[in-house]
Amino acid sequence: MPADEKPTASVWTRPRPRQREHLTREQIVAEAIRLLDAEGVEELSMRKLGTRLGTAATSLYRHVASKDELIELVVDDVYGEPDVPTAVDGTRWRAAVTRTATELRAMTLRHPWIAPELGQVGLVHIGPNAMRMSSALLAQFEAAGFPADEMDQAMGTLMAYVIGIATAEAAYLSLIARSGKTEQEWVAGLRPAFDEATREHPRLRAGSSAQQDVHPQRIRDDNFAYGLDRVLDGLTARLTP
Amino acid sequence: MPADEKPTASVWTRPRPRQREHLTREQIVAEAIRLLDAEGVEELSMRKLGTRLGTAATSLYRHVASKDELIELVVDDVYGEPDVPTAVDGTRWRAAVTRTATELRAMTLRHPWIAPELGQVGLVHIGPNAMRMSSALLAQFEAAGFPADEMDQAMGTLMAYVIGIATAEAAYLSLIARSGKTEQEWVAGLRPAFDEATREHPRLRAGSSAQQDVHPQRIRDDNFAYGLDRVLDGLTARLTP
DNA sequence: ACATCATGCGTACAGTGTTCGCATCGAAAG
DNA sequence: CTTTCGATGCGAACACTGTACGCATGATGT
Repeated sequence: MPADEKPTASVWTRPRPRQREHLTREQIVAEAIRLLDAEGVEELSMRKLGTRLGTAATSLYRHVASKDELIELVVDDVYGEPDVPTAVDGTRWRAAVTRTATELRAMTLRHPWIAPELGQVGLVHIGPNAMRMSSALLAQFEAAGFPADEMDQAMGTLMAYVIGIATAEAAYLSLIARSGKTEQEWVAGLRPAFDEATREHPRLRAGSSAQQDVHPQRIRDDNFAYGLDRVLDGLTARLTP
Repeated sequence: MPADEKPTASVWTRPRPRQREHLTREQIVAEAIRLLDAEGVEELSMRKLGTRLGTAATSLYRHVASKDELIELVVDDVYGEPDVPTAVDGTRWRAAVTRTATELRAMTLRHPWIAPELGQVGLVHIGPNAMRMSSALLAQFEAAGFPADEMDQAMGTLMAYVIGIATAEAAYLSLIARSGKTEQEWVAGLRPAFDEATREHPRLRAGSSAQQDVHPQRIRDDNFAYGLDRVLDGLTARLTP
């Protein structure tokens, strides 16, 4: 053995010369989204995320200031998914807004863990993707002919509806995902408890028992479309008095 | 010293004979709400709650199965706050629904930490107070004349709007509360960053800068009322074709 | 007087986000 | 080619968290 070999760290104990590319913020965000989609929000820990990326947990803090900031980045990244139609002519504004709302709902259902953060997007979180989306949506209301002092309120109304229904759906889907069953199985399994709980409130039972054999996903789609149409009806009435 | 005194625990070290009333689930829930209102959701820990009640943290588990269950109880307790008009005649249904929606929003703004849980109320959390509220609200839609197969959808639309806007407002108010400033101070302080962020999206700046001198709380009230009127317009249109 | 049972609580465990200081690297500078 | 230096990875540690377990103690029923 030559003497130039250090005694404290042999070739075998010493870790391999780093072949990994440097960790980047983009990799961390992308892997966090994958983990969140797969296991839900309460399974996201810095250590687990680090393991998935083949690094130590504390290494992440070189690229991200805190877990809260990571979540901010993750949320804005997801906001980059829907493509919002930009150029609109005034006649087709309703179709354009319907499409945007539908995309936003789909985005939330793909990533149900985002729902509780949704309300914060706007003044609290002002990431570039969220801003781009808001700006494009506002342009649709402008093209529709809303006066300048009403555009914001009209868009806010639409967004409140979308956030509200998507939040409710996402919470419901997250729960089902944790149970490991399909949506139909879960609904069927809950029915006895639901009937018991609604014994004193028969009104609440009427609507749901009528649709007992309809596919639950179909019901949710219909409900979303119904409410969206009502909201847009109410907004349209302001344009043509 | 008489020999009947135990050496391990003298009269002085031994805790006083318990004079406290027994802990009850109601006390725990009430104190949890007080703590949540005062310090926010991430400051609620079982140990802190126990200290406030003058007991050890683990004692709470005799009355509550887990922290999650405690939160379920807390949420339903808050749902008991708004009083929803029960008897309605068909002509005043709009006033009744407006009142209910306003009460629900006020409830959320009193307890902003409840917002992320709001979406779960319905199928996920089925506490007695939440059921009572839902049933009463549904009765208002029934009295309005909605057909049986549309009542649920109509109420869902209204609830989605209320949940959405209340969630957004609550997130915003929670953030301000944590900053320690008043709403007006906070808005003024954020303006430079907001202008910077909206440099590439001038549309987003137009609406907010027009109202720069209006009291922000007034703006929020107006926005809520505007959207609520639009939603109710859209729903009303289904009744009188 | 004794047995039974619900309740309070000290201890402990696995897990969290985050800080700190040290080791190691790639690239720039002499 | 050598030396320096800032950026990066990471092991150890800290203050916390929710909660399971077992023991002590109180009130209650016989």
